[in-house]
Amino acid sequence: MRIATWNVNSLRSRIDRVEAFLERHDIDVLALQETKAREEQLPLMGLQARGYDVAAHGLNQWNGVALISRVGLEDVAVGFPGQPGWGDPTETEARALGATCGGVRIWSLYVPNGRKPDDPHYAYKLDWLTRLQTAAADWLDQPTALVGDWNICPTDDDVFDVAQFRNSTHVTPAERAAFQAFLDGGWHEVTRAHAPGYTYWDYYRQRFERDRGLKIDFVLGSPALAARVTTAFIDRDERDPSLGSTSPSDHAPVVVDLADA
DNA sequence: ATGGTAGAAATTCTA
Repeated sequence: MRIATWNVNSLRSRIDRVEAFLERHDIDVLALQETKAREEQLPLMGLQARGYDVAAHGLNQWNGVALISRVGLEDVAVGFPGQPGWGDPTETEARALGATCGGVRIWSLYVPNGRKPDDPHYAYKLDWLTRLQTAAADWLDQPTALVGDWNICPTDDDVFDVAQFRNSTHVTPAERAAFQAFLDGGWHEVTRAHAPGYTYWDYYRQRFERDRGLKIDFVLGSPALAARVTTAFIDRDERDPSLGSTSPSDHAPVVVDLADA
């Protein structure tokens, strides 16, 4: 089974790219972030006509997550127990969507950006991560993947210029500790060993052309899932503005292959 | 310290 995660930066503006990506790489399950649409704006008939099941969650024009699967999409859950506002349909920060696809529980996650360390959104980010880790601890004994945009650079190598990120989000010790807590708790980051390099390049200042990016998109697997990973890669071509006739997302997709159970 | 680009929506917000 081949799964992928991609911060698509608007699903409606890039639906053609999504369909081409699914076909190009023969993807079974695709988790999307920053769909920038509410559910009712995403019928996605084209995907359904091609045999994909679709689940989407979004309450505003900024965030939103989705799952696209051709190997089943069962037990869809919006958010997770313990998340701030969980169970409240008006909650605008519920950036998690889970479903069971082909026997694997997959969560499409958009971790809050944090904005700046002194911003309330930063404290919210750390709190959100703590609550996610608590909820996710119950999923460790099943084949589970926590995939998406974590908005954290776990190491200095994941930043093109650490000095430029002093006092910025994504690299603070508290954020890195929050990420490390997942690993200490038994989750395995399964992409790094197979797929070095960045996954995000800012639109500004020709960051992609100069390979000045960040590695912030990850796949964390439970032990049963991590044991099935055979390889992974980052589809940098999807981020390359010189390829294709439409503008790319600022993130590249990350693809992971799983051996049969 | 600022601004650069992109998307959604509607004059600004978010990333």
